[in-house]
Amino acid sequence: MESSSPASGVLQRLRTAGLRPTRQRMALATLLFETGDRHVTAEHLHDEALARSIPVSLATVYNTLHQFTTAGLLREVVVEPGRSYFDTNIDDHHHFFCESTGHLQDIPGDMVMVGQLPQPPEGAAISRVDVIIRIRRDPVASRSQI
Amino acid sequence: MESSSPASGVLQRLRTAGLRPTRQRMALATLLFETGDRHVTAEHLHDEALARSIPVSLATVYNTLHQFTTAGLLREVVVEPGRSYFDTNIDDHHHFFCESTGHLQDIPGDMVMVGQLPQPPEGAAISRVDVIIRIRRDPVASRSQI
DNA sequence: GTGATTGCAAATCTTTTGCACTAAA
DNA sequence: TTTAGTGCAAAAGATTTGCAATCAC
Repeated sequence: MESSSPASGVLQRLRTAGLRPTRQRMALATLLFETGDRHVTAEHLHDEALARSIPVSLATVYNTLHQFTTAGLLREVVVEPGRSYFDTNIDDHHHFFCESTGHLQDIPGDMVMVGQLPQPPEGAAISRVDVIIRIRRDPVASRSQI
Repeated sequence: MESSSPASGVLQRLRTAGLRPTRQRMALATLLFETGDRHVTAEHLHDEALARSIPVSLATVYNTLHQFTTAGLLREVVVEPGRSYFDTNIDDHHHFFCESTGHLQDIPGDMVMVGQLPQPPEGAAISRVDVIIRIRRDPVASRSQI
């Protein structure tokens, strides 16, 4: 999906989204999109930026994540009280959420069949259907990584 | 489902859950369970208690909601960052969540068919499947209440 | 009595905001 | 230039915690 140079892909992505490609946005977008699908919290992304010597404030990370979400580059996923995850996968899909580890994992949209959706209340339109399969480490069966 | 006297039903419920029936727990449980299914936030329940002249601190409301949840009397529903809802319906069911109004509405479990669940990752067991149908007021179709 | 529970206030944690400063176009 | 974007520090919420006072048993 990326064009030849990674940086140019990011630049393109921001331009297309109508976002001015500033240093911070370029750097954060590169972190977010250079690898495959990711689920990050604001704090996680901020730490990662600092670790790579990208000077950016936590406030800017929050602002940027929301701008990206509004622009359709990211999707916000709410599974735990008091913490938001941002998902770089914006395709139709669902999630495993491990309650033991806080880990989120994508489930391709076509792996979950939600049939027979009830009709939304009068005057409302469906904006999205989220399926969250909450899992936990089985203490008996295994102690493998999730 | 309640036995003859409302109060005795609540008392029974707390006893069965292994929770000492204190004034505050009895009062909150009565507010929660005397009517049909409810979705409350801690703050909402606190306000309601104060409005009925039930002296209870917000901290105790939080503690009590979590104790009830742990005891299986309530279910916590996370749909928005930064706010938890507690649902008095503990049966298998799902939710409509109106992004315009913040309103939550139950969907009976059998109204949503989730087929072909993907297998959870190695060493993990499914603890729950949440389906959240996010809706919003359709600005064109209607301006009726949801 | 004795241990569980409560209230209060302070602490914590995530997220947002105001505003002077800086950078992109 | 001109306007959008950024950093910082402070504010705002929601939730939690510590501890002395209180209540159920």
